[in-house]
Amino acid sequence: MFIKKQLEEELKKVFKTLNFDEELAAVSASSQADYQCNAPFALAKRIGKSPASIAVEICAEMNKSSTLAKFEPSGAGFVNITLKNDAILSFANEIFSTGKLPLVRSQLGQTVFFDYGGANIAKELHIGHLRSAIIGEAIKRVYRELGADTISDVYLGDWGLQFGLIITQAEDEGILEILGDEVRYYKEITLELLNEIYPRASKRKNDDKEFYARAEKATVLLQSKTPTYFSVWKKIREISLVAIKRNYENLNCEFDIWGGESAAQDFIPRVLAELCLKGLTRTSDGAVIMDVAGEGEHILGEDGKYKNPMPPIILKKHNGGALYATNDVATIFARYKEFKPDKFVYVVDARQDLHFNQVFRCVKKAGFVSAGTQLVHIPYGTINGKDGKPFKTRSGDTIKLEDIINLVADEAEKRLEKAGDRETAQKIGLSALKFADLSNNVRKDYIFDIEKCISFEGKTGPYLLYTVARINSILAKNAIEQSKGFGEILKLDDEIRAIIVAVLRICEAIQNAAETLTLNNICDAVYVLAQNFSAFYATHNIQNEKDAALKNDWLSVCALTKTAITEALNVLAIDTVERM
RNA sequence: GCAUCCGUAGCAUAACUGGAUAGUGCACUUGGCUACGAACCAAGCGGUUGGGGAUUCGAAUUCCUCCGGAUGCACCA
Repeated sequence: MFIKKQLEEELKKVFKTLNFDEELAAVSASSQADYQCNAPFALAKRIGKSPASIAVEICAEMNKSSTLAKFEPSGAGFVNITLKNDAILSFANEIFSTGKLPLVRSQLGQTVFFDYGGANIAKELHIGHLRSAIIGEAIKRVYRELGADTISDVYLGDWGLQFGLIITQAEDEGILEILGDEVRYYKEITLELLNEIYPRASKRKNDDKEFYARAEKATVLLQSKTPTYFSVWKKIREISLVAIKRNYENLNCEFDIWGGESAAQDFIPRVLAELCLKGLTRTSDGAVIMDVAGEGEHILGEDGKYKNPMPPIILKKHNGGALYATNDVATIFARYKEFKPDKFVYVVDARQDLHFNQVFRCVKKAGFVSAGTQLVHIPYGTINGKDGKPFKTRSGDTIKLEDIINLVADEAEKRLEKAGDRETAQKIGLSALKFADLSNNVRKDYIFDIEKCISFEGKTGPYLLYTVARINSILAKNAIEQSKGFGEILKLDDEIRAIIVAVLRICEAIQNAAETLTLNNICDAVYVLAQNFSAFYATHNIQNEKDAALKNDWLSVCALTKTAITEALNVLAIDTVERM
């Protein structure tokens, strides 16, 4: 990234002397060279010369002054930019001196709040929770690497009707009883028990109206914090949280806040009062709503249909209950009060795009966040099965996250050098799972193919871990002579050059990820590096090299590759392993 | 019905946000372990980027229009 910036600075100076528009002094990665500049095409019209002749002019001028690269005109008006060996070597050696990827801390001073995870209390984590966790954690780490202060909140689904359902169902099944201001337990509440009760209750509410009504009533009692109901809720929450924390730990997800919908409750009355006071709300069919449509939106046509619909946000049910949207508005209110973030990032699936659009408009309009606060929703696509529908097991159930992790870990364990190392096996399995997920464009739905996930060949997480494990093995078998300048590369050949450029691309991909909020480019870049290393490995017999200086160079290439892959995977929250 | 997202080789996907010959993996075909780890490497096969039109030096990418898919549209979260 430094290099790209520096190139642009150099170009800018030359553009100034040539009297070209300085904004056009931009370079991008190229398949034909290291970088390219396409400014000649844009300049051609204004100047009245052919793009090709402008390219020639730029190159001639750049080659006089540039210390970084060689410039060559190409094609109809492209400028190909090839980095000089010195520039490449000094980039590589910077990594040796710091042991880290040289990233520009572009997010320094920014506070960014991340909301991802979204596990539901009393419900096992399942495949639907996978993407939010994987993507959210990775995006957060990108920002952290780039210098931002990050705050992450798992935002549990821990409030609302589901608890009314569970409590009512538990009462009906003789598990507990709420009598006046006393709760009697007849059975110990365990995770297993909750896992059984909830699906039953959830199914029952659809065709048992009487049950649904009682559950709703219980929910209202909980929401008004009736001590008995509140104490049952607390117990359920505590028990569930143990399993949820274990799951997220497995996924390398680190949350600063284990909050949830329940945490917003105390703010709801105040938020509603403020919105009402500001004259932003109105009543409709007994519900309290707020219009969030802008100019030209939500216009009622003659046919009774809305054009460019942006329906009002519903903040209060006819019976006075709060809703999903109310929670999110109040949560943002509370978070802003406490942390004053410059940016909120929500990693929630694409189906909730409209919901977040409404919520964000509401808090902006109400002034609950400052005008400059960015509110971003990353709407990721759903994980589908081969039939293109949300992934289910053969029996039609959603598959548990734990089961998936065990499945891939089992598969990895089979191939291990040393059998029985479960920890390593799980890391390998998870690398497959995560890398496959992150390699896809965040917003698209993608097909989850279990066969593909356990194949571990080609462009996969395990291939990357394998590359690192191999390097570990080489470095262990070959004594490194620090005195001969380990931690420096002196001579570049084509393979080594390709490796260092690949590392450069990784840095650029990470840098870019904060802006585009996509991660597949990082995956691609790491994979290219591993591929380039494998090619290097196949053509360089490191162990038997007689020239000590050359051998040391090559070992340095190994060390460099290891650092880059490990660091990049760390950003993606993927662990590497010592051996496999 | 309206709105949002999407359609790239047999399958799964990428393209740095409008750049050059559309990359990559799986599968398939060939070659490479008595050489530092073959979860690997080298090479090959496979494409009218859903159809049509427009914009310009240049389109998978922008716009329009069909076709096909997913999702969302008032008191569930």
